[in-house]
Amino acid sequence: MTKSANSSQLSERSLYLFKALVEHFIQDGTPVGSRTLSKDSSLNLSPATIRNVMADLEDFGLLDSPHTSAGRVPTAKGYRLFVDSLLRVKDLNSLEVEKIAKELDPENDFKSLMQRTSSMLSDITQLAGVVMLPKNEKSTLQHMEFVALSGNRVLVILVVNDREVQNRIIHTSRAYSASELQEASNYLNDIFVGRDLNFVRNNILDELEKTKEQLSRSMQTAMEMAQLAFDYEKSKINNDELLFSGETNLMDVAELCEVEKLKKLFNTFNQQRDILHLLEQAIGADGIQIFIGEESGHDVLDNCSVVTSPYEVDGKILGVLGVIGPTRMHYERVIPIVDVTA
Amino acid sequence: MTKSANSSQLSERSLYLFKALVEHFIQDGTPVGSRTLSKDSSLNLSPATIRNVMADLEDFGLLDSPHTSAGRVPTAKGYRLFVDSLLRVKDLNSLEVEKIAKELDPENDFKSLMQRTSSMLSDITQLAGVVMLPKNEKSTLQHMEFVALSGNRVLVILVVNDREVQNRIIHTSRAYSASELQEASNYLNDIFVGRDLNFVRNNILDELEKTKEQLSRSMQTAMEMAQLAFDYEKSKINNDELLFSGETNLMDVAELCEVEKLKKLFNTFNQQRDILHLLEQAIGADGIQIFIGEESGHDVLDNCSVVTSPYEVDGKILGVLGVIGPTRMHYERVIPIVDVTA
DNA sequence: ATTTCGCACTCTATACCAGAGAGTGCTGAA
DNA sequence: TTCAGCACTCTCTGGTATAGAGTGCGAAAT
Repeated sequence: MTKSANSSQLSERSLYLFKALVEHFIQDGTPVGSRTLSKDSSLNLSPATIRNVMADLEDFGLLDSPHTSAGRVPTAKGYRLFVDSLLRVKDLNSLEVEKIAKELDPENDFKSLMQRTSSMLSDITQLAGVVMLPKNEKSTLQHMEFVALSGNRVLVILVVNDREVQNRIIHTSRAYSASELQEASNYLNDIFVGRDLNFVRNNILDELEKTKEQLSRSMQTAMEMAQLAFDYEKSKINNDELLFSGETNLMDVAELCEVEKLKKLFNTFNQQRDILHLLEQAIGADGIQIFIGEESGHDVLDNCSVVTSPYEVDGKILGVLGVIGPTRMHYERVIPIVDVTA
Repeated sequence: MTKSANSSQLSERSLYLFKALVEHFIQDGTPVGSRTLSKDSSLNLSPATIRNVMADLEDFGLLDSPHTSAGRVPTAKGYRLFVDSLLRVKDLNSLEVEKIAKELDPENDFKSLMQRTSSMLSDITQLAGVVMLPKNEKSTLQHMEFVALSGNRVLVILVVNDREVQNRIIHTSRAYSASELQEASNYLNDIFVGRDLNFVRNNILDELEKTKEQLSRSMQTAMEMAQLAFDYEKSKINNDELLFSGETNLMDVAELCEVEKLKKLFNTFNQQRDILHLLEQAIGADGIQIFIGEESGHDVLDNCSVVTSPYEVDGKILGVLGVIGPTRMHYERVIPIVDVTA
């Protein structure tokens, strides 16, 4: 039972060799044969013995050979086993941690921070970095402001969540003076500051009803403003929820040297939808999550793995960040980096 | 003198054939031989005659043959001649013009308009679109506003040029109340609205001096705000002046099927500097400008041409837009599209 | 029972060669 | 000036031979 070839359990030694093989493959990218592994592993076994073991591993669905006379290559299942049980994640040395921390000092704009995060991830790992921006479902309005522009246009500025600024231009039925707008914003700020953006959106009409009787001119203005501003808001699809960087790093990866594959991959990045969907799966997990190859369900990611981790601010999970690279990436390096960054 | 082979002037017929050859090559992308051209052109000439003509054209540096027994291919100089003198630009039919116009109705945010422009260019031409954002040297301040955030932070919102909104977060020495900030912004708006942003930046200190005597508390606040805001502004490099889209279209181009070339090209796009430099050359020209191959001085653009045109709003040139594609693009189609879009 | 050796076998990659096809340049005739 | 003919060059394709890497299996060794 302990180490027989047709046991339902893999022997210690088999696993050791399997691990060695995967590591070797991650290094080289070439299928690894019995002779190589024999020399590579500290076990003193002849190639022939190794071959037997490899045959077992293949039966278990952990290995595969591209053709009869190439070495073996880990399957998706093999990678799964590898990252789940065999992988010893190296801790980053404090110097690296510090470097990451320094790079990410959150000086200002949220989006710019995310941008830098993504670009740093791709830089360090030499893979493609991706950061999902928080869905602004839980946005609380902090301040709103109207600025009169030329030609019956009014610039609406919304400050939400203590750092994010949204702005849009609305067209009004008539020109408003600066003081009118000032009054309107004062009024609206009084009512709505601190409320959820969705709440604001949904209650504007109600509020309008309620105050109809006592409708001063300024409130009328305010209401027209608010309605227009949030109608617009409703129709607006938040279309840049995903930030990529370092896509070009993927061009170096041998597995992706075909232009066709690359094109598909890049197009997928641009469409964002599929990737978004993938990352949404990861937002539930409470730590590092790894999608290997087709596991993700997207065939464009055939030879790719995605390592993700949700990140949080003040204990609330905001979004997901991670890297995308070939299945044979240096997990033991990438994983802690993604972790620390998150 | 009129049509002799070693004349210093190319004959009418030679040019006609040259044009036919370039057009054929733009279609196919394969070197075109004498037989093909003989059948293709309405002139009833035998391949042999055509060969003579082609030999002349080669002497003039307009054609080149990849090797002894391939057809001929236009050189950069050849393309130059082609686009400068031989090309008859097709007018777009009104339907297409309308489509472009519809696509670009300038409903709101300036940057988003630029984004859509770029993406539309790449869509229509099936090449990569690029739009240079206006350099904000000539920005006039239209409104400024301060919003108190938590923890001694103040959000500064600048509205410039009737549509553009900039925002940044500054750290102040103490917490300010909303009313203080309101006063401060009122004061600053009074002084600086309508002025050039550079002017504002440079005169804040002076202004501070001048009003020192009569320094009320609110003005003191205002000055601290303004100083911080514009100090920040100074240090900020405007780092996304270029908008790309449809880069993936370039992957379809046969000339760029090597991953290495693509990688270089994409990296150049990301770095932006070179492209920016290139586009700056084009901002001076008062119409369509075309860079062919190495003419641009950047060897990454070896097999590429760049078709650009400055665009203007209210008679002022703001920036440059254009497309990047293989040298053998359909100029007669691309040129009017870029033109109309601009 | 496990490990190892030896050997036949399979598959890939590389080089080499031959033939077809495309296109040229040149010469001499119309 | 045009064109037909012809020899020549170069690429591309397919076929073949060969070397190399690696496997699988049976038999021998431990």
